[in-house]
Amino acid sequence: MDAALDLVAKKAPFSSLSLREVTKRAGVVPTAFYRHFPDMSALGLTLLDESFRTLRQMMREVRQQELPSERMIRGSMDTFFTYVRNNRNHFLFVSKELYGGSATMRQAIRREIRLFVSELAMDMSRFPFLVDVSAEDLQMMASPVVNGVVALTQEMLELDEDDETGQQEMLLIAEKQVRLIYFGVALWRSHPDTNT
Amino acid sequence: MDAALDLVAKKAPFSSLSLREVTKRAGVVPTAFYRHFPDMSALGLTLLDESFRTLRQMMREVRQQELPSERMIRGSMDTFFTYVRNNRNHFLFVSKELYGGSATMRQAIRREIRLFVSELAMDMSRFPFLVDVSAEDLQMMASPVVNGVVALTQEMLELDEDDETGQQEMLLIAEKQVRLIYFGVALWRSHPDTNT
DNA sequence: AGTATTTGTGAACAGGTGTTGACTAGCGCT
DNA sequence: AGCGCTAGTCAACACCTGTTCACAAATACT
Repeated sequence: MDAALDLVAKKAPFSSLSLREVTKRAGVVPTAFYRHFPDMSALGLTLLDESFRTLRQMMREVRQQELPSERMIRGSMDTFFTYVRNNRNHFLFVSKELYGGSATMRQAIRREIRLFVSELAMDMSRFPFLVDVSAEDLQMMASPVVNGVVALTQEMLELDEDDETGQQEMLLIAEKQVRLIYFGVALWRSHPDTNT
Repeated sequence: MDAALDLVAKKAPFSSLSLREVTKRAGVVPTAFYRHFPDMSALGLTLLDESFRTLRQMMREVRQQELPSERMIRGSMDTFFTYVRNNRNHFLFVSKELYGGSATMRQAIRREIRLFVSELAMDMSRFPFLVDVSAEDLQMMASPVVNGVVALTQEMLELDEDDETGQQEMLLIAEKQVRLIYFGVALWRSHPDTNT
């Protein structure tokens, strides 16, 4: 699995990765592959699972701290991005598979993203000034935030691994953009007549 | 080129496409490929150029109509998405290459996207209530809008080609999200002290 | 210590891959 | 009508691909 991630990180997307390449990188004969996975696509799905499982848990823990509204958003974003940095190769893999992978792979990733949107919407529903917004509208407000995070993640992965200043800049921009959306939400609330 | 687009649309990403596959699909012997392109990556770049060239021109024409502010945004989005629908295969290709392609390919696409952001920012600078916002801040306001459009494009491509209602729904949601951001911009303007 | 299960090895297969070189049909152009 | 160029063909090459099977080492378990 590490061999596959390495190859994806510094070469081609997973789909154009051969079984033999992976086994060679792992220092093992090709046939040994079948002792672990029946298929390359099985390897892919396992890699995907590994990428998200611990992340989901971390995000849940952050959320359970029940911080005041704005701090929570900030905290979630921070833990998310440090997680991405610590698991760079996993997310390089995920990023390339989001649109370039097999159908089942793409579905799986998009399900994961939709999950984030839902959970963010739930968090937002506890904000004092959003208590009586419909679930549908909350979902619609949460998704651009998550969109932004996804886009930012992919742009950060495009950066060099140790370009600290570049990454910091990006985080600042991201924060501003999120705040922009929250401003929009606030105004949306105060002028509900224009939202038809 | 049509053969390559076909294969990308209904099968694997471009990177995992073989020269022989493409020529077979084109009804031609493998060696004939070299009469047109020196390389598979050359094919890719040509495909990319073809995807964006006419689009750029169309967008420029829409913009030159000099419509009142909000109408222009709406008009741009409409022409963009109908263009995407009419060139579905091209954008399936672009979508998969954005993160899954070669380094040069990715750079090229991201340059194209940044161009859209800049032009949108320029348009926004003519809005009456945004005349004295810094160019930097305009850029920062335009990018989430473009982000949203890119994300929406990719989600629409995930839909079935003839799922009219689904696509209409998505456009409605997109419009709401864009309006949300514009609300945010307005409020941003009225509370400049919190934007440090 | 001895068995059973897991993990890795080696050789071999049929088929797909990019690229070469010399050769030919089709076309535009004068 | 005939020259010249473009686009296509054919055969061949060395190599990489996924997958099979029977066999050996290593590890876990009692």
